Amino acid sequence: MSATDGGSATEGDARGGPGGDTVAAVVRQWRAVHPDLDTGPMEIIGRINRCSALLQQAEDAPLRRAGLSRAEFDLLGALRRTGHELTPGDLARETFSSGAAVTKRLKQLTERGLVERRGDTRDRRVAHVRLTDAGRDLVDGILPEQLAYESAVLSGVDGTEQGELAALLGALLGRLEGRLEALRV
Amino acid sequence: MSATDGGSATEGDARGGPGGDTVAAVVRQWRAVHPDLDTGPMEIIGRINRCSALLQQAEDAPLRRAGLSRAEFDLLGALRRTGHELTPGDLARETFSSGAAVTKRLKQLTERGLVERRGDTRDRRVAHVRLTDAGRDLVDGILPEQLAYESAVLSGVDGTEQGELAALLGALLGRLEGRLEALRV
DNA sequence: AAGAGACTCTTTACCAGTAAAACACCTGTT
DNA sequence: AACAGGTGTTTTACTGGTAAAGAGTCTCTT
Repeated sequence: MSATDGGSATEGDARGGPGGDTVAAVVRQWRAVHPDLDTGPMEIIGRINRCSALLQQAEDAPLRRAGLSRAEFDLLGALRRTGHELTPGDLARETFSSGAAVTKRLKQLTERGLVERRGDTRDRRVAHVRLTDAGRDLVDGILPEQLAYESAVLSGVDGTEQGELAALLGALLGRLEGRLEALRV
Repeated sequence: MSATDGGSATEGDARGGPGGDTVAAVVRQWRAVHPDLDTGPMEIIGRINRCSALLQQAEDAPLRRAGLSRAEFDLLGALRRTGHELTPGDLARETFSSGAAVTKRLKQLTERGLVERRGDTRDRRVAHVRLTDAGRDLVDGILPEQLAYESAVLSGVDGTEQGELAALLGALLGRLEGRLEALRV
């Protein structure tokens, strides 16, 4: 839910007592008003959106401590995990954001000495961006902390269920990514 | 994600060939760079965030056709599904957004004749907001369309799996909501 | 070799959101 | 009755995002 957005997608009133999350409460409300509608999709999509909002909010805490926004960390992370230089265009694709946003972030991260850029020798339109040592150290320092935090957040769900959840989400995501590439409205 | 938002949370490079989504590809990259880290949480959290971004983008299409943003629809929806007047503060809680954002949206929606406000007779600080007939008709017109669209988006996943997914997400969400209320960092 | 069109990146103008301050009002205490 | 402190809402100042236009460069065709 633009994240930063905000949560969203039809949320909760009834504080969803024990054994019910807020989405369940919202769905109940809708069904009371429109008993004829199939509210099935809400139970999945509403929950995904709400989980995403809460998880992002939780995840941002350790990042802020390091003075980074999530968007900045995503950009640095893309450079770190690919292991080689990327152009601004590559970074836009990797981080699913607009080119203009990448331009802005690069400016700030360059000023902070976390990334460096050099021009392409052949094609003077393109730039190549890479992590500085400080940038790499920062990412490597944050990542374990971040993963530990994520682990803690998920600790309420047992291991087997985590596996099932990852698998089901993977299947859904595969479909969604295929579909959107196909239907490209 | 914002997400809005923007998608986010460590996304994909390798175009995740057949049988792998982009998150799987990203996780593979991280493991190659940091073989020692437990990347398990990424496979859930990364997928939830990415699914959420894609779903929200998809869901916004039918809304835009009706001239509404998701945030505006959420606000109208909260009024519709509760069935009674709400104060701006209530609306902020229902839609998980700040009071200031609600103030702005209400201004626009009032100008468009979709909601009305009246002052409380006892406590002159508070306002009561309700849908106009036009507002109610708009929501009721959009909702079935929206649900049908969501249904179509999920159609790639079979019914049994949808049930499992909803249940697992419900469990996770319940935990997250409980936890955040408890840990309130 | 020259121009049309495509491509990469940046700039501009704008918009929606937030946090914090401001405002208006209520309530309990003295 | 008056004030201190709390609550509900709005205003202000700012941030970070996008879309669209702009600037610079390449490539293909003739």
